[in-house]
Amino acid sequence: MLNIVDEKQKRTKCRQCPLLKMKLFRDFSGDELGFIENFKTGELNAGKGSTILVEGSHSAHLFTVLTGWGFRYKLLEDGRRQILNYILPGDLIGLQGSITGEMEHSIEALTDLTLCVFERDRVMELFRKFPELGYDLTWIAAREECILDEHLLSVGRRTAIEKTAYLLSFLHFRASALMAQDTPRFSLPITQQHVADTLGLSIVHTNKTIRKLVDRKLVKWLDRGCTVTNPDELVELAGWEPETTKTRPIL
Amino acid sequence: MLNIVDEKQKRTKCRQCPLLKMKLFRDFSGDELGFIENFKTGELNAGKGSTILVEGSHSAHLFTVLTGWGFRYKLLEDGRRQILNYILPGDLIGLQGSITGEMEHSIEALTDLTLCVFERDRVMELFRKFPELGYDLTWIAAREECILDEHLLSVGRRTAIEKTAYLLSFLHFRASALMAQDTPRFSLPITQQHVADTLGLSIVHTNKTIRKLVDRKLVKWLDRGCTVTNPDELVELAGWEPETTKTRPIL
DNA sequence: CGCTTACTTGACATTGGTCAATTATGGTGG
DNA sequence: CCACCATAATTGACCAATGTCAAGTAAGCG
Repeated sequence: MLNIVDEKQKRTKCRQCPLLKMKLFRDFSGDELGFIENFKTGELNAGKGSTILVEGSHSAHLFTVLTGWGFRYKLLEDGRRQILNYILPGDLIGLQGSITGEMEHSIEALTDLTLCVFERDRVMELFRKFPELGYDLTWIAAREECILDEHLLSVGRRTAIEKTAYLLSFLHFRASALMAQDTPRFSLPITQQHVADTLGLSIVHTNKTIRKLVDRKLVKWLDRGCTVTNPDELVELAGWEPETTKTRPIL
Repeated sequence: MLNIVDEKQKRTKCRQCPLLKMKLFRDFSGDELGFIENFKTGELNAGKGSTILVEGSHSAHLFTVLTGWGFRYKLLEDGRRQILNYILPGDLIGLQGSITGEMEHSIEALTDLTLCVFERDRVMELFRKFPELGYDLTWIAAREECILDEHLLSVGRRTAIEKTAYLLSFLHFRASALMAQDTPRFSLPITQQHVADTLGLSIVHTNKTIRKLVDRKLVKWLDRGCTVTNPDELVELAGWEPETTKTRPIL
């Protein structure tokens, strides 16, 4: 399921990175792009459903998602699973592992995934040569923290219907920020089991809760995926405020 | 309740920082300490129960806790509260606010608190002049992320008794890492309401759950505070693994 | 065509929540 | 020192949200 592309010629050049063309991400100088291009040692293709990183393992790499969706999760010994966050194009993964050197969570592909691969060893070089990029890394980590804070609020204090509304609108807004303006409808590539494991609910109760949202015409659940039809009302129901940042860094 | 000390002479000098004497934190070069000392613009004393930062406000500062305990939390509109994490001596707060510029959570003092104050404006200067300190900031943010991941697992997937065992042992280990070796027993400065709001439980159920832990002689709850008497069994019950890092950065 | 995965649904069980009353305990003003 | 008050902890009775079990349907895939 995992396939590494090492040959320089086959790889996406950072200077032509399709993500950077989007207004969503900040502009980089030529020098910065040159460094990142050199910092990038390869590309990884992971098939849908494959596990990219495993809790407890050591990884010498950092990754940035180029295309596709995935999620981070932790397991308890008896198999109970908690999904921590979702990863979408532009997201950096593996930073947390820098601390203990050991991964504290696993990562799985929700769709086929393309990842840029970076060497962890050279991160310090990045901080030395390009302080702005170092600052970006801190920014990225702090943003992830904010998202986790909001998830914690949902899981801990929102009711089943509120937390479901929160999660679906959260994913909807994350995804739509990456879409062209005119994309009318798109489907979130998750199952109800993912929703359950993100929100700390059972799958049965998740199903019944989603059904209520469908009855209220806020979402549709078709073809093994979810389409959000009324994001604003969903946000309202959740008592949440979507992120408003214009541009963000990326590695 | 809040009181700022600006006069240079009254402040704790970073070179004599009592925290840095502990084996828990990494060594810094003279240059680094000089920079940090200059970066520090003052000290803030906050009385027990006072609110240091408020969700939605803008703060021009970062803080490091010198002495005392506090906690970060978020509120829903109707007052439901979720405690996100606890802050202890050596912890940095306010990094998250760098992103939107607006605080996404509030901070309250659990005990009287002394904080070192830094100017957020000068963070970029830190990254430029001392890349290692910049790296430390990323490290600190990534560590907070790991902790939040574990909290999310607790709140989402552990049972009431497991999550309570997790929280109390978590706080016990965090606190004991800051104590001298010989400190036999110390008390966590929290109420059962804090435990409830951290774990997403009601206060009544929290009380009954803590009572079970007391009956099993794993903790004591006296004088409005909790003493952990059997941390190992608590960790076992939670199905958790305490942090093992030897030294960490600090700002 | 038959298997597997995902989604549904109803009946019932249980964890954890709500309400309400009670008991410490420490602090404050007289 | 004492009466009074507020906060925190405790407990029992009852209730509601959510979990578990079980069975069934629908769609995708080799």
